[in-house]
Amino acid sequence: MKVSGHHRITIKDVAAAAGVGVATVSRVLSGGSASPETRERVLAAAARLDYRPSALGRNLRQRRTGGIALLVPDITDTFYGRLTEGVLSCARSAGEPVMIGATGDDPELEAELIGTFLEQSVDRVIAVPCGDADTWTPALRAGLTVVFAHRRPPGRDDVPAVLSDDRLGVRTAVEYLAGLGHRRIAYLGGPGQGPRLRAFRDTLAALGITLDDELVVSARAARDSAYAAASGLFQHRPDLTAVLAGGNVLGEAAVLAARELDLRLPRDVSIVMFDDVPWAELCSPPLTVIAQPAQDIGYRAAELVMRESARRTRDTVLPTELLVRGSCGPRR
Amino acid sequence: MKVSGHHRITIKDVAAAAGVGVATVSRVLSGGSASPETRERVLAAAARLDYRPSALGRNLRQRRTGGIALLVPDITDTFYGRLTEGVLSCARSAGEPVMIGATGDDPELEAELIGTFLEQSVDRVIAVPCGDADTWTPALRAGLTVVFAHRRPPGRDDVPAVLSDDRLGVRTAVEYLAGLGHRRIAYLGGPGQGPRLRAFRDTLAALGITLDDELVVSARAARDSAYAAASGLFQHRPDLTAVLAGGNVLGEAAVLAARELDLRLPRDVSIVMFDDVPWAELCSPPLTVIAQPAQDIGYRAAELVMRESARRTRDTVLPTELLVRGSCGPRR
DNA sequence: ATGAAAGCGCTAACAA
DNA sequence: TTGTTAGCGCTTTCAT
Repeated sequence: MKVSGHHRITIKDVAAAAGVGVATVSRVLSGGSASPETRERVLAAAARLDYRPSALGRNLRQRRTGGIALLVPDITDTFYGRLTEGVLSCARSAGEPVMIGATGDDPELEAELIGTFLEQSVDRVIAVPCGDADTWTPALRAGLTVVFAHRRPPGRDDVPAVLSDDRLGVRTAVEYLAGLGHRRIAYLGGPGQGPRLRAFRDTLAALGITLDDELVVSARAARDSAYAAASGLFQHRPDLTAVLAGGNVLGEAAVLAARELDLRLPRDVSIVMFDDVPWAELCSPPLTVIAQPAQDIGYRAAELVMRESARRTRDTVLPTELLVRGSCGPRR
Repeated sequence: MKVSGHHRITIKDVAAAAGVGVATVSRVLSGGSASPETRERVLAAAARLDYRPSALGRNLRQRRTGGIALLVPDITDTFYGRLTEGVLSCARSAGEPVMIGATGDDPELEAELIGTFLEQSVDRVIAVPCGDADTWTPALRAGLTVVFAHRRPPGRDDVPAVLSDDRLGVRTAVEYLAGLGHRRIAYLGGPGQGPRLRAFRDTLAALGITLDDELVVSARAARDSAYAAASGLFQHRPDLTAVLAGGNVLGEAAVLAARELDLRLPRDVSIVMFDDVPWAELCSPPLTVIAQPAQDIGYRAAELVMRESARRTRDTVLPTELLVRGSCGPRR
């Protein structure tokens, strides 16, 4: 067999080898109509030459890149790692390549990355968004199919989202804590947690507990910011008896800060954390958590974005589950 | 300003608006020579029309996709999460898009993903490889620039790699353990850890400790496989007094298995884990680890793969560090 | 059922 | 310095 130096095999080569026109090769390879005999010849030639159609040519012709783009705040956070795994596994079964970007929960960076995607003519994106509704206008106007995962910018109801049931998750956790006798319950949140916060307030109200604004703090995405917020909370309000952490990074910070201040779990303070992670069981005491189906969120979002129907779909809300382990106890 | 319906602005539009030829626009936008006056006009027109060059056209013309492809075993593992973050941050500063794939440490899947990349005419890939040397032959023959990260397939010395200093890391850990009086030290490894294993054997030999083959076990990538291996090890050889875990998933499994069998740390068994993760401090006792610069590995690999000189470069070996915390004690 | 030919948006020769 | 032109590899009319 003759192997030429560094010449990429194109559809022309296959056409020549099979003694047909390029159009026929294209048709056969994309399942169009052709006589069985011709099809046979083309397939044989393609196989013999080890032909791989160039996505470049196809994409340019069709004015779109296949594949899907994924935007997450922080790939270092295992929650987003699992979400990403879900997207990848769905994309893989469809043979679609995945482009990834980390926004660091910075709207400007997000906008920039969207720009990169536009430049690449990506036409499908899954995003855990951090910018406001307007950030997404250019992408939408350019005709992108977008699906939000995990959260959505307020006011962008024209884009479908795959979410976990934050409302019920928060409510379950707070009711559990209240059932243990806690009244001064803090919420330690991160960026873009409007819905959870609202659920927190609403649940408190429903239970007849007055909201204490000082017990609601919000950190930026980074680990040190989370630690600072948690530590500040404990020091500023030593009277609190329970905290609900809005994510695994925040939960980790809370445990660390509590330990640093010699607060014992669950004697001095009870902690419930959003997101079940492997180390929650290794912690001592093991952490009580609200499990979220991170991987499923990613998988569903990918399914959705690959369907043509994506543009007009209702949100998908996935259930959460309270896993009671050892980090909560009765009010001291 | 007139905004046309859904027509993508092309270089032609800009050329017309500026009253110049398309080549001139191309030159100006890619920093070629042009009279200041012309340049001005072109830039103005481009800005006014909000022109974004299509990567599709450029890529086809240049027969290559910009951007870099990344292959990791498991994006759910925080080690690879951090490595990925390193790659992303370097790529971001160069404005390069990143394509990602998860191999699950399955050589077949790896080969398939390489195929996808080839189809996309990707020309740079960073990989934590799991296949053998031959898996990479097609990619190399196609002219891809590849850089290995974290490990390399035996026999593929023609591809540069960015590694952590496994040899010294293992040695430091084993010597530390031996210094504590341990003699029956187990190694709990994962896929592709040949060099670490060799270092383990060599260090034992240097210390005059006879290697006990039963104390060297190897798990597949998945968490349950790691747990099974760890649990089996403890049950099969209750006489072991220390274990070196070859990664955070394996370490987690070891801690879990030990706890399940009522082995106390560090009284009954000492554990050192490769890879420092946030939860290592939350564990009780806090885990003694060998820290690896995961993010740096990713960043360096990205730098390397973007340089033209990548093809002929020596390996980069980054230092590890033994962080002594509380999971190791004197031999019981 | 098949082939010829026209581009998709861009860059790089080559001319002027 | 600038414009004209020829493709990059593919899909898709439009004839045949």
